[in-house]
Amino acid sequence: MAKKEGSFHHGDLEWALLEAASQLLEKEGPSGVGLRAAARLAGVSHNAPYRHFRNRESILAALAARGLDELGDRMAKAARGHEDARRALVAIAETYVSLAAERPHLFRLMFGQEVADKERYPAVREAGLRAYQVLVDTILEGQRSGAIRPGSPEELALGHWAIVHGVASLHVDGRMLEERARERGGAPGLARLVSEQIRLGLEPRRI
Amino acid sequence: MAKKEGSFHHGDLEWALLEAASQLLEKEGPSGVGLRAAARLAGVSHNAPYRHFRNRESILAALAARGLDELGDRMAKAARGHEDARRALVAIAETYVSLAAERPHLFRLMFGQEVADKERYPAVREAGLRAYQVLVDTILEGQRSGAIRPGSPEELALGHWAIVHGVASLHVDGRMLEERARERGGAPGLARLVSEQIRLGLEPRRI
DNA sequence: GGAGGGATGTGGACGCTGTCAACTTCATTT
DNA sequence: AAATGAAGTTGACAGCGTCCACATCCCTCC
Repeated sequence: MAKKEGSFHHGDLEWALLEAASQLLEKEGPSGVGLRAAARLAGVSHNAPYRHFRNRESILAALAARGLDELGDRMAKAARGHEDARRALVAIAETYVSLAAERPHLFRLMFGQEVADKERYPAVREAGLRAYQVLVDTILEGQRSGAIRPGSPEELALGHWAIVHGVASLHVDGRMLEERARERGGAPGLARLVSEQIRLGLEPRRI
Repeated sequence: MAKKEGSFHHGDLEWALLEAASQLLEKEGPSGVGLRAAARLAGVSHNAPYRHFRNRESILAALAARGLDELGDRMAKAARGHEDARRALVAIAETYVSLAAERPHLFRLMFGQEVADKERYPAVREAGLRAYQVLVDTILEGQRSGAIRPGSPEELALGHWAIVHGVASLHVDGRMLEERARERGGAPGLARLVSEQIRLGLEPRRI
């Protein structure tokens, strides 16, 4: 009854293709992810992937969904490690930036426009919502315990995500800035600069 | 003596190719920018571009350099419009985010990894430095007039750029967030959320 | 238990792309 | 006026995504 995922001609070729595509993504970036290349890595003919993915964009979308799934998992795990909701939010942020730093290509794929109209891929959409929900839940719990101010949790979550995503993008795009940023401490240094800047910019006594 | 830029077989084909590539970039994204497609648009044979660009990456780099040039120009113009250095910085930030919002593909090209090792393209490097220098100069002037606190202008500029770039990336990547962010006011709404979040996060009286 | 039938994988083809090499055309220099 | 070298053309090759026709294998249903 339940779809037997393994054991056919190849035995879960879809998984093998995704694994191959993932390798390609890490090694050569999004432009290196191709149906033929993935098929070659998986040891099947150049047309086999079409039984599992409608087209090239579709396999990229699957990779993005996978990435968002992992992001959500990591965020949830990070959040569970802390009782204090605000600390949990910080842990979530670290997780987010870490993933972006470790796998910049994947990060770009998840949020970039390599795959246009992601909303049309339910897996991507749902994985994104799931990750987002981790934030909302954490904030809700913080509000319950009084650690986080009242207000629309959705809006608080969006604002929080926005900041975190900004910092993560910053790090991923760092090459252009990094030339100067590197010797100032890399990613943590950048984070320090940003927060410093925010602090200074918001101090009550200006000029 | 001076290189006559126009009038040959075609008359400044390099410019025409860049113009064509620019159109392609806006219309179809980075993956739509091809040497053959650009040649077709410019009305020359498929191999003519190789007299002006070493390879595909090279024309993408030229586009990125062009974009950074325009960014620098716009930033300088925005800065010149304000006497107060801090207002000038705000104007620069608005300019930056505006360009990102108007031409997201170009923005990605400038800072993304579509063209790897941008440092190897002097035009890109120099255009980037020039734009960065606008920031540094504005901050220097602000320090001279006392409007901006003392400290390494380079470091202040980097921190400022970092924040602005984060917000711009956020907007460009908005599709994933926009689903929720759109009805909350789009780009300005996002900016409001971010600044609100920062303000709340930094208020002296927390819990 | 044997015959479909649908899912899965193969092979070939087409037009697109980037890139190389050889050739032609033309402005400038001598 | 001849030579030189840059600018553009033509032809070719491999790789890509995608479509189509065919082969193969497992499951199901009579």
